[in-house]
Amino acid sequence: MKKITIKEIAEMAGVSKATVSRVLNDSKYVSPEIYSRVMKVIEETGYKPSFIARSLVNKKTKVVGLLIPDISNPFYSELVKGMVEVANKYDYNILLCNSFFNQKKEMDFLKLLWEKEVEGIIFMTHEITNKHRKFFEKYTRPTVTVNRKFWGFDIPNVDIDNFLAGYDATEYLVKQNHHRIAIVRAPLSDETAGVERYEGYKKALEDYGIDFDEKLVKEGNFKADTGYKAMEDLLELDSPPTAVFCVNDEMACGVINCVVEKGLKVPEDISVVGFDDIPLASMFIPSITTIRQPIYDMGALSMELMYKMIKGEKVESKTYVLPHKLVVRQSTMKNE
Amino acid sequence: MKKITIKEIAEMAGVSKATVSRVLNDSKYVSPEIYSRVMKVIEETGYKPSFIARSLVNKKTKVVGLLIPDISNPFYSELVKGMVEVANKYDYNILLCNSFFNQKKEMDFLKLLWEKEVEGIIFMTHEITNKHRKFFEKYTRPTVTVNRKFWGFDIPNVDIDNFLAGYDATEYLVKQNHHRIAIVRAPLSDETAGVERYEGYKKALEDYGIDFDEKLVKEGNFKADTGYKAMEDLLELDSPPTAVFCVNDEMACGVINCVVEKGLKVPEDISVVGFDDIPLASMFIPSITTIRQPIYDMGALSMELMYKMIKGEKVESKTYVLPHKLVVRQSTMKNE
DNA sequence: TTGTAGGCGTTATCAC
DNA sequence: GTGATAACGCCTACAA
Repeated sequence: MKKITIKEIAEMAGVSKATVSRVLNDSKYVSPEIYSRVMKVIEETGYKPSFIARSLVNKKTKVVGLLIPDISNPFYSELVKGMVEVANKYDYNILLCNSFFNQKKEMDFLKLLWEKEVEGIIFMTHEITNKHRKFFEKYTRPTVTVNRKFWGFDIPNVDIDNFLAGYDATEYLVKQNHHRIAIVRAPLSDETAGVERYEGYKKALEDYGIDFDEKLVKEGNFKADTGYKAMEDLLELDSPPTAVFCVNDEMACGVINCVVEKGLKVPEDISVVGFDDIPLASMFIPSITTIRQPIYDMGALSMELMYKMIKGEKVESKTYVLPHKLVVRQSTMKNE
Repeated sequence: MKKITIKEIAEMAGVSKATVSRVLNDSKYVSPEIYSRVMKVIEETGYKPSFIARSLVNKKTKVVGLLIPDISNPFYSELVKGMVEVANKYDYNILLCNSFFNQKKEMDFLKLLWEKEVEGIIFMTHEITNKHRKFFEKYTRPTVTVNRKFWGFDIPNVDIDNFLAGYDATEYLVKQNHHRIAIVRAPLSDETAGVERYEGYKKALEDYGIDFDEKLVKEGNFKADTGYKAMEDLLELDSPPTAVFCVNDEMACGVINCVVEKGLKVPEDISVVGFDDIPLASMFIPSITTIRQPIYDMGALSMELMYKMIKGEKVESKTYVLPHKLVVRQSTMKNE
């Protein structure tokens, strides 16, 4: 079953291809009679113009490329949801690339997105490397990052104030009378969850005159089991913490699981604060006190920025900071 | 910065476009000297052939369309992960369409995917309607469904045996000595989670001589709060259930939350079984006994089938049944 | 208002 | 082996 083309429609309607094209594109210069005659044929045949051919002419694929590390991670999937909703609003589609945290794949995908001539790229990576820099020196189409500032490049970024968020979480625990507060952070290669939130944590301790203790700093990779492992270590300390701040909710789950399995209680024995406020956080027992990131909104905003850039509007290449919020639930309480 | 084309490369290398094209496509009919001369120019200029133009001539977009209800739902996002991994293996990309459970959007997306000339469509919908049927009567490119048999059409489907899974979950509870077993199922418009698993539940009761009690049947929409609500109702019964089977894990969470908030315990007072085995199920406290669906594998298989069909290989248009498995955890125990 | 013709960047089919 | 040249399906001056 050969695909119907504009030529056939033209012949069937007894007009030229140009006229059919005009009808298709709602040009004003077509008489009502011809318009309806052509429309009739189009509907009868179920003709659908080829996006490919169109793209070739007008350079608009109506597709934006999305590069993320892991679609099955609830943080990213919520982000993507915000993006697709906005993209749809503007009749854009998303070409999904999942890097699985693999740098080589990331670079391959970037090249691919370029070749496929997406109109722009929204990308998220664990760490920005020189390869990325090299790529984006040549790639001049609209680009937006989320959660990762691309220093030295003309690329807008959508994020929260991670330093302040880390500060807020810690300050809250301090005010709950906790003095030994541990942190489970990401690797330092992660600028936001490894460095900035961590710095906020340290600054809060400092501001409230609490000595920083390196033994209370653990590193995880965002997965629950690394939170669990971190907590195991912390509990073996001579003087274990009374509160733990985790830079994401899944690790907080792991921490709580560990505490409970050791026969202790959350929050009675140990308070736990998470980060992100993924759906899990409120469903968990105990529900988890956490820093809410407006994840959906971040996704939506990044796509709005992308669209503006595609339209040719100027957007500042700064970090667009969205508000975070401490959500107090059952996993924390005042320290006696 | 104008994009470089094959024509420029040809001129710079002092050959014809045809030759450049041959180099690009690894045709054997090019002399080594010319080959390297052309390659040099390509590398120096960073030239990337246009996928669009290519697609126009050879009809291969190397893209498959994916239509799902909600990317932020952990079940779907895991499924998608399986798909992208396989798609990547074959150098295919995924155009992501999120219908938000909206039928009109679904149909719009299907049309769009057709226009964008994706090489195939994998689609998931809550309910297959006549509009879908009408569409797929005309759409002849490869199509695969997941979790939804498209009766009467030549379309393969990937799924588990939902009837048996419902049976297994119920039978397990019966063997744990439970006699009043409630079910929180999906709406009956949902053939798998609303009907088949429910039928399995009923059959198990029947086989073990337990009277079916309509009061113990509740309906939810897969969200935790509907599970919570269902449990509230169940607890108000004169003779409440001692066990609850939920057709997904999130509703099971809601059920457990309700039980706990009413001052009862899981599993001591009430056993709860979920379905899917999303990551949450094992992290939850208590960890949730559930029916594991091989979600990732289902995604992977559906894309493998898609690829075969694209290649022109014949694939049976049957339901490809993957194995499910009861995973016993802490949310269930023997009834005294 | 409508038609003609050229072009978008490739690949494929011929000759040479 | 290599080079013209005609598609691929559509849009858009330019003419009429």
